[in-house]
Amino acid sequence: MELASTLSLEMFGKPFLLEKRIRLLHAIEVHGSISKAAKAVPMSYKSAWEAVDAMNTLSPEPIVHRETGGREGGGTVLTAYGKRLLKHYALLEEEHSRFIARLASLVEGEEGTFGTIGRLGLQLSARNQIQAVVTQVQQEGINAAVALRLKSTQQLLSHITAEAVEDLQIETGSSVVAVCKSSNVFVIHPDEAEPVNLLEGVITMLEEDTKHIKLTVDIGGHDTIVSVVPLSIYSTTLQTGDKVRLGIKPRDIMIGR
Amino acid sequence: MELASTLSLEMFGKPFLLEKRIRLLHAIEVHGSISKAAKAVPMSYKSAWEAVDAMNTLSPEPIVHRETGGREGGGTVLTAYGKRLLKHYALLEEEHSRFIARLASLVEGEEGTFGTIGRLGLQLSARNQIQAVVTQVQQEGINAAVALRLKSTQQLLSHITAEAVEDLQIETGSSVVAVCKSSNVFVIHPDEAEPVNLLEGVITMLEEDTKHIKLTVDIGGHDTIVSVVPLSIYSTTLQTGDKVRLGIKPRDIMIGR
DNA sequence: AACCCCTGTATACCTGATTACATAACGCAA
DNA sequence: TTGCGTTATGTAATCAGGTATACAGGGGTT
Repeated sequence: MELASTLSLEMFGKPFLLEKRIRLLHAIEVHGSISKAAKAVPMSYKSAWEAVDAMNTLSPEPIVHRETGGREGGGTVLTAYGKRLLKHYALLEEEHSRFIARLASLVEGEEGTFGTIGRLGLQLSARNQIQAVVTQVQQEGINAAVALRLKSTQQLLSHITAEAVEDLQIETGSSVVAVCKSSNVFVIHPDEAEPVNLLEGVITMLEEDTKHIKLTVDIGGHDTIVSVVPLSIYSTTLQTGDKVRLGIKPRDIMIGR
Repeated sequence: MELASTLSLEMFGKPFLLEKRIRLLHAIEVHGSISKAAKAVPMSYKSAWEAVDAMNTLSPEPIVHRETGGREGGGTVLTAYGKRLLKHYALLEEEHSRFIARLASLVEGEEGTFGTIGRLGLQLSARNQIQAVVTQVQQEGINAAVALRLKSTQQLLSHITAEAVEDLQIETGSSVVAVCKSSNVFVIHPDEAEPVNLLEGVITMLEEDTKHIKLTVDIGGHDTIVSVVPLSIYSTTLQTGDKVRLGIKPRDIMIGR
């Protein structure tokens, strides 16, 4: 039993971006004309032209620029807006297919009676969700230690249950997301000894209320970490642009994928 | 710009459960005959019959039981298997539409250029994901305190950033999911004073390795919590069936929806 | 001016899906 | 035996989308 799903955008109740139209736009980008693109998809020129026209008129801004006549008889090219639209659709599509794959894993196997659905696909309050690659997995009875490498090449260690490692099929090389609450990220005083998970970065934003201070830290690789720490003698001296060292306990880092 | 998506199950490459067929099955459950159900959907009797027949033969076990002749001319009723199938489909559908709604919130507003997609829809390593209702939200500068009521009517307090409250649109009455790592759930000694978040329950499973002990605790309302604690004088005396008190620090509870 | 290759339209056709309609077969009740 | 309302089945009509085809228009190039 497989699972199928389609994703499409509509504009005013009318279909706007279907999977086939996306293929057509990509073909236009490559071939530079509607007629060649139509052959490549494949579909008839008429329906291709109608699809392009419909998209262009529905869109607030033209998606393609069309020209008639000339040496080559004219042609059709994507506008910058059109290219951007394609890129964004690809992102949506990727998220969607990831979700469908996840959902499908629930129905496979079981005949008619799907395994219990465990609230998959949560949107989390956690501020820190960082892409990482698993470099090592070490099972230690009930728990497991998972070593992660961030885009900035910095290392992180996460302790989760062995059960979770199995559930998420975490293996060396897996692309995962390290998740942790900002209140579990603490600032390490320069004199202090280094704990297990040490991340170095530069403060890009600083917010303060009567009890806490919120740091936004750029740790390289286009990743930022948010840390909320209680006011202290040290933390109040921090300023935007300062270099800081952040610590996170391995048991406070959970893993998502 | 709206977002549309369909969800369908296929059996051997052939469509098996489409949205329309689900509606048909529901109508059959209500009316007790294909012909009446077809009128209710609405669709022609022939296509309804063919759909039912296709589903029945594709399925490993009949979905409906059909009878011809008799006082009332016969009729069609769902089998227990069929009813189960409907229920499971509803679950899948619910997850799917939740996801689509979330995805849609990203494209709305922005014309063509969707906001950055922040890895929505994570599957988490956290063992504890419990349905809850928000009873109170209290903003305190950078942080916010969110009070939750579980299905078992027990209370939980969560501290997250005010930013997260806004992002997830958490308000009194919101249905959310409390998420926490099992290593952040600790067992409270009977003599100890009660901390903020206290949950009472009964141990249903117990697993032990050389360093840790994993408790699965039924806290009522069909919810279970998993706790992994270091071996200690107290924890080693615990047995399946024992009543225990569990504690979770508010800062260790994150919220998802 | 002739040529080329595309865009822009119109029209007829094909095909698959759905519906409408017609007709058995069925089996219990009156 | 007849009547009833349903399942079961076939056939023709209709509809929607896409395809095939044809052709006018455009504007640099030669």
